[in-house]
Amino acid sequence: MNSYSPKHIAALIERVGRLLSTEAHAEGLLPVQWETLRYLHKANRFSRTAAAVTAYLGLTKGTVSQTLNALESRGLVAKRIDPKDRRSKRLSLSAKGKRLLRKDPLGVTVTAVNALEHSAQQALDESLGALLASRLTGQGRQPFGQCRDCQYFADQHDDGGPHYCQLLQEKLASKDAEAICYEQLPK
Amino acid sequence: MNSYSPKHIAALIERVGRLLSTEAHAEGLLPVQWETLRYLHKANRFSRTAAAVTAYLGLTKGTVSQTLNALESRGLVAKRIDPKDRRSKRLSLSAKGKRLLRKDPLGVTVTAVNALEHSAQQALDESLGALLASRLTGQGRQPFGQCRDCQYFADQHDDGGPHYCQLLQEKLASKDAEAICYEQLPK
DNA sequence: TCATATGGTATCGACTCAATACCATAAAGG
DNA sequence: CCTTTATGGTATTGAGTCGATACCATATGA
Repeated sequence: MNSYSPKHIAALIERVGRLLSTEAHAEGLLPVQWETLRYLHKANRFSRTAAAVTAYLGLTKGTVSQTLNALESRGLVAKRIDPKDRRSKRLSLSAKGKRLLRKDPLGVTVTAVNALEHSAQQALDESLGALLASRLTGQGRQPFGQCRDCQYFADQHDDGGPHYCQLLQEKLASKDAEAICYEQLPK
Repeated sequence: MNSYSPKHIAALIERVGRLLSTEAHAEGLLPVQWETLRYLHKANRFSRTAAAVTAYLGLTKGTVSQTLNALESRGLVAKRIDPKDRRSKRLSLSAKGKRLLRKDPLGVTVTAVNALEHSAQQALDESLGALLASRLTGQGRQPFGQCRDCQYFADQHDDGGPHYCQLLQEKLASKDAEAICYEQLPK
């Protein structure tokens, strides 16, 4: 059988990706804009900056700056200067932005994935994850893993209370532990 | 564990796709141009037309026409009017185009896929294939399967000789049977 | 023969994206 | 301190994608 080969799989990934991105024109937003909204939704508070979005999407600063301007002028994203580092601007999703995210065109893919067998889902998750990791480390880029899986992540108390980031020296809520982080360094 | 979910998987596919496409700027060609070259390389002779490329990539005619012009002016692709239907132009890869394809930036993905376990490769192939098929049929688009898996595919002789397409009423070489086809209708 | 469908091209506008240059703030070293 | 250097972000420009529309040539069918 010729159809099953690494070459074929690689082409498949690219083709599925392209197909999804053409479907991702919805609600007047473009694919990159949706991805930016999604990122801001699941990133922790330290990671909602233009620089982090840049690293996450693999684009250049200028492009991301434009995208964020577009989202800001639609009232989906708000910028606020970081009081601790006045060069930096903290990004946040507005209520409108969160509401819009419920119409995420990625939803059709989600239902398609749901239709797969459970074992197939797990295999997809692991294989694509490994693929992503190998490409990222091959370029010295951040993995953007979950906060809880980070070297700097620590439980502050033994009683199951809030957590702590040893890098940024800040308290973390339980919710923060689930979020993805720009600074994350896998254990 | 929160990281394993259809939503997460869908986002993963999109992100890997984007990452690959940013890597696909190589040799002065753009991602779409590479995909077009790849398509022309593996499509059978009936399927090397602008219309088929359009359907395969999910773009509009105009965009594909521009892309093909770019490839033609670089001497990578040749056009020839189809004598049987003088509206249509048959496309073919030039020797230069085939040579360039050896530097395909998708190669890095191929090696990454190769590094996965065999069972993971198989799972990827099947899951992504199913995903692609569900998205395509959901939009009434062609599956572009292999010629050999088509309803119109027939063995002309019992002695293992060349094959035959019952739709286009043309002989097929063994090589053709492996190629993907615009008209393919899965059995 | 006339209408309609189909393959392809040309042109325009909105937008992405990389590249470059630039500004403001921060951090490190004398 | 004051300078250098790094970093976060913006602005501008130019190449190119992509969709939309209009258009031309050839086929197909009533």
